[in-house]
Amino acid sequence: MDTRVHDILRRNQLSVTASREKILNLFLTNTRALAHADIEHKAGERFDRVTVYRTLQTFVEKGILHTIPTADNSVRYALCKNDCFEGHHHDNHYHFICSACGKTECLEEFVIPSVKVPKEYLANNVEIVVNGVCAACRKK
Amino acid sequence: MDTRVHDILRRNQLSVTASREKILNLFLTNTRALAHADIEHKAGERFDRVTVYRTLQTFVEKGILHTIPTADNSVRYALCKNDCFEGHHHDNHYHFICSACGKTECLEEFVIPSVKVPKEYLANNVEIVVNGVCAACRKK
DNA sequence: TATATTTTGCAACACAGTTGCATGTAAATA
DNA sequence: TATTTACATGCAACTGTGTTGCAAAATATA
Repeated sequence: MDTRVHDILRRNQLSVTASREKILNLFLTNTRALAHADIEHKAGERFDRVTVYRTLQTFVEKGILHTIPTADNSVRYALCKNDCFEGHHHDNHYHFICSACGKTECLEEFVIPSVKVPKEYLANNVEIVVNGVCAACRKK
Repeated sequence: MDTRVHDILRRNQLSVTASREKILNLFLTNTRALAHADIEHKAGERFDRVTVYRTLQTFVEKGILHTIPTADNSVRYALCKNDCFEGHHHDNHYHFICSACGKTECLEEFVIPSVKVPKEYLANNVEIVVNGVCAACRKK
């Protein structure tokens, strides 16, 4: 298995186990975000549901992954490319979901626009999800 | 029951039934968005789960309600104040969720900022959810 | 290698959401 | 208003999702 996977786990004070290595490797070898079901039923592998839930939760807590909220009520996960500290994500980017192929991507090259909130309100975090059609699907 | 409720239902070619009247009335008398559970266990009323699901689904299809995606994976519903045609929502606003009291609001007074997508991509719809603390909770 | 700690996987459970179908209710027609 | 038709409701049953407790297994540490 990739030595990079091992490094990431150790850097986050996590024991290196087969499940964690395999799941983390899925994210390193996929550019698109993955849903829980994608991981559980990944070709060739079969993980226990509970292990997948706990592994994803651990990775989010450690700042290795972040979640992407979607309108259809299915949470997807993606690698944090920035430096996220434990429990304090600050991925400064928004997300794109292709309505044709379902691909979910982090748009890291664009800055989150500033949004206004009512007077006396405090805005901590802005989640933006763009729905549309990706380049590959438009050509079909 | 409010005549306004009756009018909205008739305008959308929906039969006027007790459940629809009561559920729609909840939205007219609440400024905040409601989750499925809020409706099912509403004080004094008790609706069948299936009826609530089907009613909410019908209202969304007719453009009476719209859904608000949230990071915690719980869908909330709010009244569409603009003219939404069937299956084609164009509420031009974003949403605010208070992390202290859970209140969910439509921020209709602000315009959605334009966001960029990669070349060749097509953006159809932009969902923005602002997480923070509302004025009432900040004073506590 | 032996021990302490953590992780895993199973079973069981709680809850969310869906479907089919028989019954009840609202709307349309005469 | 009475009757017919179409639609909405509620129940039962089911699937899927996510959680918890606990014993067994694997990992880290000395």
